[in-house]
Amino acid sequence: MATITIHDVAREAGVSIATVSKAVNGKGKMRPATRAHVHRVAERLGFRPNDLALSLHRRRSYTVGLLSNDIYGRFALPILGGVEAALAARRTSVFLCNAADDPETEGRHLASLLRKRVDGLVFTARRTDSFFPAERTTPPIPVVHVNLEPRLDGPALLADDRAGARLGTAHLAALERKRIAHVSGPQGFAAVRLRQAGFEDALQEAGLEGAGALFGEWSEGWGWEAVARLYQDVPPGKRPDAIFCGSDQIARGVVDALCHRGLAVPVDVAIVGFDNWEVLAAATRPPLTTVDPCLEALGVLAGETLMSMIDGAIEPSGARLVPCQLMVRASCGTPRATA
Amino acid sequence: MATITIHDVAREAGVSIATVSKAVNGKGKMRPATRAHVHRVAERLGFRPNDLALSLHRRRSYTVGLLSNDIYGRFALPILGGVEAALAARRTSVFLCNAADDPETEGRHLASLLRKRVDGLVFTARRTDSFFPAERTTPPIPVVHVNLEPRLDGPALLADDRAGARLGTAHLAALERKRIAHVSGPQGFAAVRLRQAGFEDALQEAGLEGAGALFGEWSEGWGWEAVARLYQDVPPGKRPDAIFCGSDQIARGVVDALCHRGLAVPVDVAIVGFDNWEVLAAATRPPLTTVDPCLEALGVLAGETLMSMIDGAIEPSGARLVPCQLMVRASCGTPRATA
DNA sequence: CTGAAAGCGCTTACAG
DNA sequence: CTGAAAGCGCTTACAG
Repeated sequence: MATITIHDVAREAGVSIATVSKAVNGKGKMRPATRAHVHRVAERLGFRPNDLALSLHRRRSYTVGLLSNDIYGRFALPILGGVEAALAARRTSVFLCNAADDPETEGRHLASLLRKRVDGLVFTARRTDSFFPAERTTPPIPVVHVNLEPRLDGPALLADDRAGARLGTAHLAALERKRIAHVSGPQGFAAVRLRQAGFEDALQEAGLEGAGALFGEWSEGWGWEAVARLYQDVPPGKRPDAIFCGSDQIARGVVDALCHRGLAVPVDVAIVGFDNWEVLAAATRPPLTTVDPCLEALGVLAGETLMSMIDGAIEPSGARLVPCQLMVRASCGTPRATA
Repeated sequence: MATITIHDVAREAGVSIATVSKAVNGKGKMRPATRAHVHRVAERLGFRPNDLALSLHRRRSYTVGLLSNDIYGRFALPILGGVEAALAARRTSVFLCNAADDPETEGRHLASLLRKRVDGLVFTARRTDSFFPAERTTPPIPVVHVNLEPRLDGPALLADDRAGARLGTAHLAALERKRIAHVSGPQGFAAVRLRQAGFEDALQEAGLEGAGALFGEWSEGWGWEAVARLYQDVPPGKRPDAIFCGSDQIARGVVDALCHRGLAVPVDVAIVGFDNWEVLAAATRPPLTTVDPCLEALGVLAGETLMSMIDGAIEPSGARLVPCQLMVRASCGTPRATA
């Protein structure tokens, strides 16, 4: 049962392959009867045009490559979903490649994508400051980075961590919290440093002092531990009345620890997280108010940008920051006093 | 800057395209000097063979399609990762398609994959009992289902929910727990019914009665609520001393609620979850002992099975159950008495 | 209105 | 040892 080709249809319909091609694609002019007849035969035979041949001819594959060092990670995922949605809407398929932080795998994937003649490339990563060794030489096709600092020509869409952190912290200040602390992940991460900067921006704008900043891990355990450090041996008057957390995981650990110490959220301490990771944020007691980096929207934007570049548009290279949004739930309460 | 082809290399090297082809692919016999020379020219020109042409010739694309109604969901993901790993190891790329529960999108994707001449297909879904309308007609290429009941010819690899639940419940019985309850998700899910059956299998084998089974949602909130129902107005002697949960989310809600009521885990009540969803299970206090469906391994197995079918092996159609494993952490403690 | 021919970029017997 | 030719499955001017 060899797969059937345009020649089979032509023979069966008693016409030339050129006619079949035009009929099937609804192109050119021809007698309606001929067109209908060819259609019928093609249908009966189950003719399915070979896109490989088409692409070879067109020099365009309607396919793009997606390379990540952490495709299956929970943060790369919403991005990936957004990118895919944008591409699917433009009828183009995506080749998934997981580099897994191995330079050799990465190089192989990139070479393979280029040989498959993808129309464009998108790079994503677990961290914005990830490094892709394969990105030494600019590929001959459009490239866009998503939540990854660009090392190649082409635009890079990034969540605005700094502005997001400022937004979250300002929310706390607006609610009349006076002693706001910051608990975040490892300072080796660019995201941690940017969020810290945003935290300080907001403090300064509100004319507040800040009740300390602690850096540890991206985990609930660290949030729990940080609370101990923040409250142990600290006289009640000097304790934070709000904590801006660098991630929802940390925030959840913080909330649980606070509750464990008999402190009430948000009455005694207001909490803001970061990520809007639904499954954690919504399940926390009380549900977490948190900064949403809008990863999926970021992915959509990136996909659309890539498509327009493929269509010939010329997009400026370099980072492009996309705003975060504040997702308000219940961990901050309402203002203690109205100004 | 047109992309350079085999003809460019041939002209530049002063040989025929046939020679370039053989040289570049290390095939046939030829003077080492010629081969080296061609290699050098190809390298200098940055020649990158066009896989589209190659595939057209070979009638094999070294590409497979992956269709899911929930690619970016947290359960489809480990599976996807496993499949991709197995395929990458065989040098084949994967086309990602997200059907998003929309029959039309799904049909479009399937048609597109077939036209792209993928060598095989894998179907995955959010639920094992999902239905893909597009699966009415068997495609002319190998297909495998992963964690999805098969409606097409071809093997289906499924986590053995029933045996897994039995394993988890038996663990509780072996630890001398006598009044084991079950709290799970919506009974509309095949997985819920299978896990319930496994729960009962184990009870029967241990000669135990069972302390009730409650079905609700897949959420922490439901776990919390279920505890209220299980303990409210129930005389201490009739309360469960162990709970087998249908998911880690539920288990976490259960643990938190128990703690909130002043009950200690595992001393007063032992808990077993299902999923081994690391981020939840490890962060629970105490960390959750849970049934691991080994999704990634399932994906790997599926990928390998598909590849071997593509290579001509003939695999029996129908469901194939893959065992779950018990991940022991701290929520069950040690035996109260040694037999 | 329809078809013959050239071409997309490669590989593979088959000659020489 | 090397090259000319046919073929993979399609499309698109160009004739007729």
